[in-house]
Amino acid sequence: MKIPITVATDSAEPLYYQIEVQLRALILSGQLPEGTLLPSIREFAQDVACSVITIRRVYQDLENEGILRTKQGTGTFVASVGAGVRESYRTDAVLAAMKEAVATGLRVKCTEDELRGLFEQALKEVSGEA
Amino acid sequence: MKIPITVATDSAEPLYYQIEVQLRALILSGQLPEGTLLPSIREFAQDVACSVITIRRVYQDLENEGILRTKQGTGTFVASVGAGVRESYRTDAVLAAMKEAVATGLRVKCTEDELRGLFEQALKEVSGEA
DNA sequence: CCTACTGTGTATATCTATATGTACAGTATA
DNA sequence: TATACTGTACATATAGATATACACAGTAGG
Repeated sequence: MKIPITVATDSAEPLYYQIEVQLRALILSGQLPEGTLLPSIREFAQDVACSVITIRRVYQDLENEGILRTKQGTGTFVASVGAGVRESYRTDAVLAAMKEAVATGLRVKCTEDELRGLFEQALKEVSGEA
Repeated sequence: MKIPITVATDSAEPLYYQIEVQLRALILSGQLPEGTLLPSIREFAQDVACSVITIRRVYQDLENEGILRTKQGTGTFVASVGAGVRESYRTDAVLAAMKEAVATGLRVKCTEDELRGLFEQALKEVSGEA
């Protein structure tokens, strides 16, 4: 099982964090179905060209979040979470980021309509990149 | 000149960062007009109960951003920037945060309408807090 | 039951961010 | 020009984040 992850070694973002963000997204978007056996930490570490311990940290963090399940000697799997729970996991991060953006706007006295305009602009520009 | 800043010493946010965010917002929203003389670093440090050097860092960071102007022996002032430049300063941070939120959403395969819904929810919840 | 694979725990190196004290230098004005 | 205020430079302490090696422990299958 090869996981499509891309890391930028020159990025300011820490390695473990880049991996977490991408792996989390793969799981929450359903691209890695529940029960999927992930690569062993050693195999994954080979792929990313990093230490085993960095991968271990990723797996452990995501397990603490409840989206992975790990068993010593056997491997690490995508956890089974109810559809409702998964859906809220999926949107929680997005909603939090939205709130942050809105709060930033309110601090500099943006009106609601102004915020809507900025949101639409962001939507257009980010979609365009893809 | 007393600056209305509130810091949470127990917050995970670094002290200098809390001060920067609030001071920047006060300037960009026009609550501190161009030319305003800010408190001396020692006076301000007294207020916040922190080191002079922490305030110095804040002033220096905001000077590098171009919204403060500082002169040794005299003091630190709100810089004069053109209205257009100020307006973009004002919305740049908000737009960047919006893009971040949208990108987070796209990673977990949110549709555009779903993102709009989350934005409106964020707007409602954050406005409600105030 | 042994071998070859899983994950785990401990100890540690390294670097960066945060925050500070103190002595120095420029400026204004009484 | 002396004094009392501005900001500045330098050296440094501390804590936390990031990443690592290596020896240990559980599991499954030939």
